[in-house]
Amino acid sequence: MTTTETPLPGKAANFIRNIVTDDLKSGKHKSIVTRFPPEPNGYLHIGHAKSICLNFGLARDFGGRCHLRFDDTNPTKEDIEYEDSIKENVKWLGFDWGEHMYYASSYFEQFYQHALKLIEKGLAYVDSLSADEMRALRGTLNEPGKESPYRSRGVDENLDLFRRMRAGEFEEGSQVLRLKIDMASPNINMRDPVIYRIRKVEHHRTGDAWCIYPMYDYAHCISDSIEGITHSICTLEFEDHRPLYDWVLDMLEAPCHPQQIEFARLNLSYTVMSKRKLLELVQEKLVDGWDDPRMPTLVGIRRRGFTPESIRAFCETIGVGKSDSFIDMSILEDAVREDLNIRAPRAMAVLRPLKLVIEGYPEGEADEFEGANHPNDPAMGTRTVPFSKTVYIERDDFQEEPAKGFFRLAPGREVRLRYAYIIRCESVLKDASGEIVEVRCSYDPGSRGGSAPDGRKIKGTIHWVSAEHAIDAEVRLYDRLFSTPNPGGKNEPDYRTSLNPKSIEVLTGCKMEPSLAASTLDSRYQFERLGYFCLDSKDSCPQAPVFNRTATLRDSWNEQKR
RNA sequence: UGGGGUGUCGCCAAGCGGUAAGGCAACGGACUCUGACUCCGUCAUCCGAGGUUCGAAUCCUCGCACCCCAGCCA
Repeated sequence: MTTTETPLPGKAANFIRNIVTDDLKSGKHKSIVTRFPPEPNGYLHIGHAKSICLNFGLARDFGGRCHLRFDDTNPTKEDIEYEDSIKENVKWLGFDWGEHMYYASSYFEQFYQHALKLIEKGLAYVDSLSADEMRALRGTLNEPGKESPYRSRGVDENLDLFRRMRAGEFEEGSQVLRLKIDMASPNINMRDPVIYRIRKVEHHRTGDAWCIYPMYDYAHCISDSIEGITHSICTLEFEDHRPLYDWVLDMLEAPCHPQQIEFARLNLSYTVMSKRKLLELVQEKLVDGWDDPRMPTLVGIRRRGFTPESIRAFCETIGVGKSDSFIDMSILEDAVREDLNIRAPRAMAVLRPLKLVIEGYPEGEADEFEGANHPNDPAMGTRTVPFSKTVYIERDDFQEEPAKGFFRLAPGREVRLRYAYIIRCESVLKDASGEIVEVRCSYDPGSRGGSAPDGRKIKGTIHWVSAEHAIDAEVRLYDRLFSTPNPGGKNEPDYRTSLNPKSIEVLTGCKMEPSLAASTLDSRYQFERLGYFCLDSKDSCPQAPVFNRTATLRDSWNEQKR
């Protein structure tokens, strides 16, 4: 058929891909260069993953390259601790910046020289107004600003002042370098923006070499230009900054003038994404740290058991656009399920054990069954599952008075123990309080392995674990961190009040089939009929395994009940 | 009331004047030793009102709604 219209079959089209495709086709660029420019002042979250996948994905798909650049222009907020985590996260997601690791702070001298040039051209001046005074003159959204009395300083005076700023002769806040653009501009970013401020603090990379630091608007475009970035992709709130981005590069007559393109940041329901709120959750101990499995941080999601593949798939399916969007958490959850369904071996684990004794089954005798590691993928092999007279089943799989539509175990009813036998409930034992503590069943010896000798249909199949062979484990069930779709949104004065009290449930004394003893930190399992689980990377140890539930299985029975 | 954006199915999202892709969800059905998976099938006339055109989600006009901007943060 045709042709070059869709250069990347299988990849969803989006407006940025279209721009890149056009630029390549028209010859504007012969290859592309993008960049992911985090500020090292916090941990990466799923929203950053969208940007990482976009930038690195573009480079990968179009045969270009993507730089990792730390936007470290504000030493008062940044820390090396974050850099390590960010690098680690990008790698974990499956991307590689190769040799292209950069720091805005490496360009400090160039920024400075460029500033000197702007001053010489009469395009920048040192302002001695205080922050408050400057704000007062900035005007409002509706009224133009007024020019600073220092705006007309001569070039030589500005040069001198700026050099002395660098030399540390002034106090923090006393002087600032501003661009001379237009105090009456309807775009507030163009009302003589500040491009340098004095900060007498150590920078984690440049130490005390500088006491003046460039602002984002000034540093970012020049950094992009220095690195030969072709497409500088950022989020919507920088749209208003684009005229400034272009202004600086135009005035500097930069040989390379990247195109800034803005896209809508990711919003995910039932969680929060702002660095401030995430930080508060950690500091106020509302969660267990940045890597709490309920957090939308990459370290949290990873500990929860999400795979990089699933995150990439998620980012691919949500698409890229310019309209403010709100992605439902279920889309993310669905992405892991889709991935783990294919690769996670199956196993049986009983979370809320109910003792089941098989009457007539020889005491002290053990048997073994073959269980498929994956029902649809024979290549994943089998494992042996030990069986004995007493097993544990899920409490949920037994109802003394079965609800309508319930087709698991109940008095007088037959059910299949997966891979083992068809059993029938004969009686139940209760404790003094009336709680069922044991179920007694008969079994059909002819159904060994699980299939009915007479071909009768057994509607229910339940999972189980042999009591004498079981290993004990702790299991942590996670649910959404917040109970409302948009925590802190309308009618919610504080997002904290929307925290979901049931976002974590810790179960101890869970019973696992013995093969699970071989789990390693990178193992993923589907506990049949329950969901996907993995060992907790922080708290699990061989003597006392701890499993995290990554996601539940879809459960139409549960939905039916609602 | 200034400026910059956005508005296509419940949630995302293609579409770029030629007669509304896809994903998720939902619903119906098949299959099933996981009420899972898989598989079939159903599911929009494009914020509103005018206009241009043989023909408009796509062009024009006028509205409406929502988001962002007044850090010496990014």
